[in-house]
Amino acid sequence: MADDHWTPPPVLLAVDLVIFTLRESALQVLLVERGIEPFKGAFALPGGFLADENEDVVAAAGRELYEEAALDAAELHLEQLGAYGTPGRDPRGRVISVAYLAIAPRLPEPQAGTDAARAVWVPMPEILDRRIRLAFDHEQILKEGLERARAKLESTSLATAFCTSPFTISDLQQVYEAVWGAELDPRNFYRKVQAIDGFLVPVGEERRAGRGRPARLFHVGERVTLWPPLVRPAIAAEREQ
Amino acid sequence: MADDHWTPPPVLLAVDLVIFTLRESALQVLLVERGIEPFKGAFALPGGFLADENEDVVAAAGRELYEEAALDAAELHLEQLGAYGTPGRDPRGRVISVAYLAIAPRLPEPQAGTDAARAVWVPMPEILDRRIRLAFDHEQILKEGLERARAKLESTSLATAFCTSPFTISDLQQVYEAVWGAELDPRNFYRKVQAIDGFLVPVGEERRAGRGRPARLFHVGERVTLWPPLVRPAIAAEREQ
DNA sequence: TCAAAAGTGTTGTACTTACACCCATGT
DNA sequence: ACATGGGTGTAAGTACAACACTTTTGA
Repeated sequence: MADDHWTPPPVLLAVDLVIFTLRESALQVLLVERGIEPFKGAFALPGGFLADENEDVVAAAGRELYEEAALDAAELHLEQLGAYGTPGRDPRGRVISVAYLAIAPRLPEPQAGTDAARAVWVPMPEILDRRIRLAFDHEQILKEGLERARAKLESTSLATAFCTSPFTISDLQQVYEAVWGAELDPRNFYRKVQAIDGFLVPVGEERRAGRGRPARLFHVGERVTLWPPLVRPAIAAEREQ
Repeated sequence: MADDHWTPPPVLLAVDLVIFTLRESALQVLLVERGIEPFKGAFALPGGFLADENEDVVAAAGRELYEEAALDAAELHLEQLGAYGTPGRDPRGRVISVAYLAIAPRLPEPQAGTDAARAVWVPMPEILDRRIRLAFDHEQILKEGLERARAKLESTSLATAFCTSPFTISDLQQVYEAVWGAELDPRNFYRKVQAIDGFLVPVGEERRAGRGRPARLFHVGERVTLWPPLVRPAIAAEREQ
């Protein structure tokens, strides 16, 4: 410490992305099959190294979002999850990864024939059932991303990031059910979300979807924090002991 | 990307610590007065660079905790807040800082005559009133640390990390009041925390503190997540719009 | 006319807030 | 005895899960 000539060891900085969307009523995450060692052939979160000395970390996340998934960061929810920097997590050297959580609405099939061709949407149930192994420490990052998304659905309007406006209340309910992995009573859900004022603003139109009564359409309101929170029923199991 | 000889730019990795404790019924944070440029003379969060290539990031946080505050990481709550890596945040170069939140119980005055001599406990109200300016982006990190602590008091047993066992329920209440910056009804608080089972376990002894009826003493129980959560009244203001 | 999805009413239970009240101690 | 802090009782108000029920559509 008293040595004036000591300099800190340089490390490599990477970003990793947990990108969630809703497809076929299931929560899906974007993964890329690795074409090179290490972990060649395994699936990994999209990501990459800082492009240059002057690139902001969140900008790098936005760039990778575009390069690997053909998604535009400006139109997505993007938030930091944290840093992952255990020595040995990347066999190539000392790599510190800053992980981001991104939420994308279901878009018109972006990834064919582009740079993002290697990217595939994988349903979370397949990963949670351990049918897919992830490279590096990406399983842990993904789990923490999932938990973050689950928690923020309770207390913020994050769920609307999965929807394209306008949307119906049952569209929104599908998001909650897919992310939480729990069934909700549509009648109670319907009233609960409408009671939170500033959360949903009615468009005044309706959407017919085949059979059944047409549903009212909504846009997202100004409110970002939900009160009272929508508490996930899964927690009920954890309540006792 | 197609250039096989491209290598990512190296960056410097630092850790910064938001260390909270309770002193004189106020939430206080440990700051160090900077002895060198940049920001010489200003206050900063304790922290420093990674010691060597093989040091784990959380280990670096533990080491700084010891070097700058004479605190033992093994006996403290320590959790990551996130990474702060905007270019220009440190005028000396490209520094990525991983911030940690530490909670310390009030200890027998550690920091006289040690390496940690430059460290001082500063009451949060003084900082929130802007009477103290912080170096780098440390004000933002500190704010996020405070918000994290406030939020985790609601849903976890984090408050007990501020207390030395055994403690009384009003000790615990003081923690909540100081961190939330809100007054609580002692009678309702008393029952609420006792109703959460597994949170507090009675020691069977009492503590006399001058006047008044002696208070029962408790240890922390096994439970880490609190149900139902203790909701901070400060939120009440945010409920409307 | 029937199934399906949207939307409304109601009821019992749980949790919270506010505050009256009693208890045990030091001065 | 009385002030002080610890601890208990209780009633009003609010939120919620469960589920019966009505409305509006397509087939």
